[in-house]
Order: sequence, then structure tokens, then C-alpha cells
Amino acid sequence: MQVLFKDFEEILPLTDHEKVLIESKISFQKIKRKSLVLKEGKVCKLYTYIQSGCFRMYGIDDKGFSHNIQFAAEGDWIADIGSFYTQTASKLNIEAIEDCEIYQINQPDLYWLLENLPKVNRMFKVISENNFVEIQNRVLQNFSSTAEQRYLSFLEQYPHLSSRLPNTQIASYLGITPEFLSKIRKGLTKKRL
Amino acid sequence: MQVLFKDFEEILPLTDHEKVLIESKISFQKIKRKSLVLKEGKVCKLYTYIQSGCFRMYGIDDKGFSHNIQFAAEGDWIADIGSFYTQTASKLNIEAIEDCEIYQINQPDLYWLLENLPKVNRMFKVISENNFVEIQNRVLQNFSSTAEQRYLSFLEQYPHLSSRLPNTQIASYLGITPEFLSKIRKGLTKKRL
DNA sequence: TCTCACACTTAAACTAGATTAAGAAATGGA
DNA sequence: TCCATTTCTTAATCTAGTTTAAGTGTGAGA
Repeated sequence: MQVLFKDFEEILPLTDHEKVLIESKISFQKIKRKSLVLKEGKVCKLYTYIQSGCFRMYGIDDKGFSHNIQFAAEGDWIADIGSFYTQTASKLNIEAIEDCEIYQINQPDLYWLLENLPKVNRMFKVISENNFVEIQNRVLQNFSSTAEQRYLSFLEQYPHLSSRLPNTQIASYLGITPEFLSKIRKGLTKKRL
Repeated sequence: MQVLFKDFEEILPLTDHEKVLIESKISFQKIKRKSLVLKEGKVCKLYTYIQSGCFRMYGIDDKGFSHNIQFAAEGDWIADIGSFYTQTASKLNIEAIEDCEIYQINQPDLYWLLENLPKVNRMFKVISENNFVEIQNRVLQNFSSTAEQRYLSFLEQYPHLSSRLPNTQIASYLGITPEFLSKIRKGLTKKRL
């Protein structure tokens, strides 16, 4: 739990009492590569903090193809916020791309902390605002019409992940085929010479 | 102000006292077609309720082309929530597509109402959740790779607006050229025969 | 009433990116 | 360690959507 608190305390220091309360509501999990913490059609009941590993959030289109919306790694929180807040069925999946160590909290427990610990409240206000901004940026990023530009802004947004993620996952995020991503990369290395 | 209250009271009835308080914080405006209620680079200071007329929210790419993210008409609330909540510069513009009658509230006044009137708080929780879901659906909609499918889901989402908006605005929302939208429409009318 | 700026359509030439296929490289599980 | 599966790359062919250009409304302001 230290990592979570360290993260938290970069913004707001916590008393021991607060830490005990938070600890009592949060549960630790190890989960395997390729397993899901959220499946479409289900309500998103858990908010997940990532201690180690990496997740992708994706939707599936009518033809059965999946499309990555977002990645999340160490230090990030991830959930389908819409589904979590309204407790309605989600249209999204959240899958571990690597073996992961995570902390999770369910909706009633989080709401209890939000009401009773002002620091947690402030912290989560920031987290959900960031989340909103991120998804809005996702929409804005899609404006850059060429795939090469989108790839470049992906590299800026996820510099630590670009070498860690399989190309297929990146292509799915960019909305192109892995073959075409390969072509783009080739083009870029040529330009660099 | 009646229209706003009527809207509101479909969800929660208000006392006269509450109405007076709300009225004291909200200001009425008439604004002309093509004028902006939010300009990129500025902080989004006002939350806008639309009594009549219609707005588009759009971003501008590096090449100077604008891309519609969202439309809003009678009964809708519109703002760049990210910018409004964090009071940081917005990357978006909100422009009247028709002459409009609107009510607006600024951030401190809204926050005051949220803290002092639980009904307003509940109401805005729903409004901002819907807003989040809407922008997330926008991302999901973009999955349907063909422009025709995206056009069809646009028609479902904005049935009342499809005949009211200029084709150019719809094309900008769909991420295609007006020429190609024209082609799609032609194709669809043929299919219908 | 005229006109000027916009909106809509059509069509021909062009391009970004998809699809298919096939071989090479890397990775993980037993 | 070896096999199986997944991942990456290249290249040829194909298509959805762009670009350019030209012609046709249409409504608001002078």
C-alpha cells in the first residue's frame, strides 16, 4: 500500500488515522495478463489503482473488432467513470496487457471515503477531472487527420508505454491497421536520417 | 425563466424560495448567430442553458480547420466542463449556429448553488454525468469506421437537428468533407427506393 | 429588387489507408 | 530447451474518402 500512499502524499499528506481508514476500504489484487477488470454489459463496480503493470480500455464495434480508447499504467487510476457513477451497464472492457498488481475500491466504499475524508474528496476530484480532460483530448487528437500525426501525439502522451506496448495495441488505439503502423514507423526512421 | 424551471421540475419540484435564489444567480442573454460564448485560449467561466436556438462546440486543428465535437439545442446545458471545473484555458469554441436565447451562470455562483441547494446539486450531478457519457459515446461512435454508419448514428442521436443544421456542420461533426456527405445522402436515398 | 456570400451537388482525378498474403522474429508456456 | 502462438514487416492490390473545379440554388441585407 506504500506506493499508493506515496503517490497520494505528493499532493496531500495523510494522518495515520486516515491511512488506516483508506486501507480498510481498499483491497489488493494480483491479476494475470489478458484478464479483465471490467467486461462490457456489466456495471463498473470497482475503481482500480495500478501499482505495477499496464491496462487497456477498449470497446468492440458491430463487426467484433476492438478499439483501444485509453491506456493506463503504474500510478494511474482506471474505471469506466460513466458506468461507475451511474451504476449502469458499461460498453467498455478493461484488460491487463501485462501481469498487474492493483488496488481496488468499490463504489459505496469510495463514496464513504469521499464524504468522510475531505482529502480523499479533493484527490478524487482531481483524478476524475484529469480523466475527463484525457478523454476530451482523445477526441481532439482524432482531429489530426493523418495517422502519422496521431502516432506522434501518441508518442508524446505515452512516452513510457510506446516501447512497452505491442504494435497491434498501438494501432488499435490510433484507429489504423498494424500493417500501416509498420509503414509509418519505417517512414519516420527514414525521415530521421 | 419559466422554461428553465419547467425543465428542472420534470425531475425535481422547486419551492418559491429556491426559485428566487436560482433566479438571482442566473442571467438571461440574447445572442446572435455566429457569435461565441466560449473562445479557445480563454477560461470557460459560464455554464450556458439554451432556451432557444442551437450551438456547436468545436476545436481547430494545426491547419486551421475546425471540427465539431458536439451540438446542443433547446433544453441542453453546454460548457467546456474540463475548463469550467479547473478554470484553465479551453481548447474549444462554442458558437451559436442560430440566434439564441440563453441563461448563463458563472462558476462561483453555480458552486454556491451546488453547496446550498441540494436539488441543484443533484440536478447538476445528472447534467455533468450525461455530458461525460455523451463525450464518451462520441469516442465510441468514431469506431464505426465507415462514414455512412457514423452518419446514421448521428441521425439517431440528433433527429431534431439533422434537418436544421447546415450540411457543412454535420460533415465537420462526422469528420468528412461536405462533398462526401452529399454522396452518402445520395446513396442512402437510392437504397430507400 | 439585386447581389453577394453561403450552402448543396456532381463528377473526375487522386491518395491515405485497408486488405490479403506470406515470411521472419520474438515471446511465453510446458 | 523446443514448440506454438503471437507479433512485426513488406509488398501488391484495392477502396473509402479527399481534392479540385464548376454549376445550381437560396436567403439576408442594401
